[in-house]
Amino acid sequence: MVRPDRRPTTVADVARHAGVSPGTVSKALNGGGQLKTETRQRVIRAAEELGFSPNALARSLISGRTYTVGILTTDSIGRFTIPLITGAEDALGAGQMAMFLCESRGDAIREQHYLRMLLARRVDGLIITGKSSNIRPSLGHDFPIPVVYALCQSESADDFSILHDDEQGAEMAIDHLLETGRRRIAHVSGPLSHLASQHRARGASTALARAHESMVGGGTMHGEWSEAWGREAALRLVRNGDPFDGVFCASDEIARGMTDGLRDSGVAVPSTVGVVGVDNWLVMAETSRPPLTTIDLNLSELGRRAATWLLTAIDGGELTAGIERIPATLVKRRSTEMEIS
Amino acid sequence: MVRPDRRPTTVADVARHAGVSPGTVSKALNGGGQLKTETRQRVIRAAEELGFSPNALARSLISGRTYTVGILTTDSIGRFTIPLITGAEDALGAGQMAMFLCESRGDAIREQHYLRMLLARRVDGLIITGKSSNIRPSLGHDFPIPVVYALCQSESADDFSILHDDEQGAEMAIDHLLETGRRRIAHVSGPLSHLASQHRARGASTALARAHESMVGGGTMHGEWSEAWGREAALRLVRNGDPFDGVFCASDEIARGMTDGLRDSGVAVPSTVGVVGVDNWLVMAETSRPPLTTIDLNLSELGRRAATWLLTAIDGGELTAGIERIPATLVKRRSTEMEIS
DNA sequence: CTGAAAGCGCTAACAC
DNA sequence: GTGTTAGCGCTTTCAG
Repeated sequence: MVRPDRRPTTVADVARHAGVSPGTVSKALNGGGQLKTETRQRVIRAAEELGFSPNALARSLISGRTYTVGILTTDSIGRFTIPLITGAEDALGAGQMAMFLCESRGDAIREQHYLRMLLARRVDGLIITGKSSNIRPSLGHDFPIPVVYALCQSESADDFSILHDDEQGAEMAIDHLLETGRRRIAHVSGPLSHLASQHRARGASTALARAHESMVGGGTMHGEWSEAWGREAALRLVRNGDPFDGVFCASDEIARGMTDGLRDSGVAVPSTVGVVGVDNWLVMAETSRPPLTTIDLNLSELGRRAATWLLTAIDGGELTAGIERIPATLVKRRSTEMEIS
Repeated sequence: MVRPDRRPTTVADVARHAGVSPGTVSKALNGGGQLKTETRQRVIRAAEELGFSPNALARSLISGRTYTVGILTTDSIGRFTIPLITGAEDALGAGQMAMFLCESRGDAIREQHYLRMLLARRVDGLIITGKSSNIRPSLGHDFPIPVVYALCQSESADDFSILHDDEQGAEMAIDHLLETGRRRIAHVSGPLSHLASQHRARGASTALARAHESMVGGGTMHGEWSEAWGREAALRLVRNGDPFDGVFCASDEIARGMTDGLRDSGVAVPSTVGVVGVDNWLVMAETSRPPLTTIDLNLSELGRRAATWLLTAIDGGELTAGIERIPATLVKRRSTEMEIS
C-alpha cells in the first residue's frame, strides 16, 4: 500500500483555489461574517473539490475545547462496562464529541499514566468507570476538568457519582415474587464483601419486612457470582427441608445455576418455585430453562446519563456533589410466571 | 463542584518562572539542544512546580502526528471486539498512543460521520473491525491514512486484513477428537450464510478426509449460534440412530447446548461422546458440564498484531496487501478427556 | 549555551 | 463584503 504523503488541504489551499483570502474561507465555511452568497458558495465548492477537512487540532488550540472526553475504566472492559460505554457514546456522539478509551486494568501506575495523557491531550472531561464492587479513590476536588464517576462510586462526597440502584432493584425483585404469590423467599447472592451484595441484601430485607415475611434460611446465602454456586445453593435449599417457593438470585448466572439445580432436584420452576435474577444478561437470562425474570440495571441508560451530565458540566453547568442512582427495571420472563388457575 | 477556569500552564509560564525563554524551556524538557545542566534542571523544576503539562494539540500541529489511532467497529462492541480492542490497546499503549473508539452499529451514515471526524482530528491510522460473518466494503485504496482491517475482511485485496483462522482452528478441533480416539464425528455449526460457518466446515472436512473419515450425518448441521440449537442438534443426532462418538460444535454456545442435550438423552460426555467448541468463551466453556475443550481464536493477539502492523505502517512501513491469519489454539478441558483405560 | 523569530492551521478582531 | 493581522502553545531554525 503505497501512500504518497501529500499533506492534507488547508484553508490556504482552499482560499487560493477559490480566489479569496483564508479569513474568508473560514467565514464561509463556518457561516460567520457578512459574505456575498455567491462567494460563500464558491468557497464551499472549492472546499468540496479539494476534499477539505478542517484541522480539528488547530481549531481546538484556539477555542480551548477539544470536543473530546476520556473514558477511563478502572478494571477491564467487561460485560458491565460495555453497555455503559455504548450509552455514553450515544449521548456524546449527539454532541459531536469523541471518546478516548483507556483501560487501566486495576493498575494505579497505568491509571496515572492515562490521566496525564488525557490531560495533555486536553480532553474536556472525564468519565471514570470500573468495578462496582468497591468504592474508588477520588481524583481530587481540584482536578482541572469535570469528572463523572459512573458505576463505581468515588470515595469523596464532593465528587459526582452516578450509579445503578441495587437496593431498589432488589426490592423490585422481591415485590414481584410476592405479587406472583410467593411467600417463602430465599436470597442467594455473591460475596459478602461486594457492595452490590450488601445493597441487594438490604433491599431484599426491606421488601420482605414490608410484607411481614422473612428470608428463608434466616438470611442471605453468600457465595460466588457463578452458576456453580447457584446450583449448589439450590441443592442446599432443597436438602435443608425448609419449604420455599421463591428465590431471588443476585445475578443471572446464579439464577441460571439455581434453575438448573432445582430442575435436577425435581423442583419445578416456576410452578413450585419462582426465580428472579439480576443483570438481564441475555445469554444467561434467555437461555436459562425456563428463561429468567430478571432485574435490568439499565447500564446503558447510566452511561447516557453520565455523559449527559458531563456535557452540562463541560458547558459550565454545576455537578451537584453526591450520588445519583438510575432506577432498575423488572424484565418478566417465564421463571416467575403465575399458574393459570 | 466549583471550577475556577484557570487555564493550564504554558511554556511561557514555565519560562518566566525559570527566568529563561520559551525556546529554552522546550529544549530543556525535550532533551534537545545544548543546555547547561544547571539550566535544564532549573527549567525542569519550574515545570514541576507549576504542574506543567505540554499541550499535545500544539505539538501535533507542528509535528503532523497525533499519536492517536481510531478504532471503528462496524457493528456494536461485543464479545469478540472486546479482546481485540484490549489487545490493540496493549500494543498502542506501549507506543504512547491513544485510541478513539467509535461504534457505527452497522449504520453507514454513522460510519461516514465517524470517518470524517477521525480524519478531522488527524488520527495517524485506523483499525476497522466488526462482525466477522461477512466481508466489508473497502475504504478505498487512496484513503489518506493507513488502515488495518481486523476480524472483518475488506473486500479489496489491496487492503490489509488481519483475521482469525477458522479453517486451521477447525482442523485442530477434528484432529484433537481423532487423537482422543473418536472416529464417528459430527459437525454442528451456525448459519450457512456466515463465513465463519463455511470456513469451519471446510477445515473440519479437510481434517476428516485426511483421516479417511467422513462427517456423521453426511455433512455439517447448520442452525443458530445458540445453546437451543446445540440441544436440538443433540436430540437429532441421538434420534437419528447413526452411531457417533465426537461432535465438533462451531461455537461454545452450541457446544454447551450439545453437552446439555446429550446429558438429557443419557449420553455420557466425554466417555461416550467427545465435544469440542469454539471461542473459549469462559462463561460458557468453564461452566458447561463438563467444561468444554475449545478452540481459542486468540482475538487479543489479533488485536495486538493489528495495532503493531498499524504502528509500522504509520512509521512509514509498508503493509503487504492481503490477509494475515492468526492461528487458533486448542484449550483442553474435560469434554474430550480420554478414558483412563 | 541561550534568546528571538517564524510558523504549524485555524479563527476573530479590525481595517479597508 | 472581503482582506489583513495577530495569536492559540509549541518547536525549531538561526543569531548572538
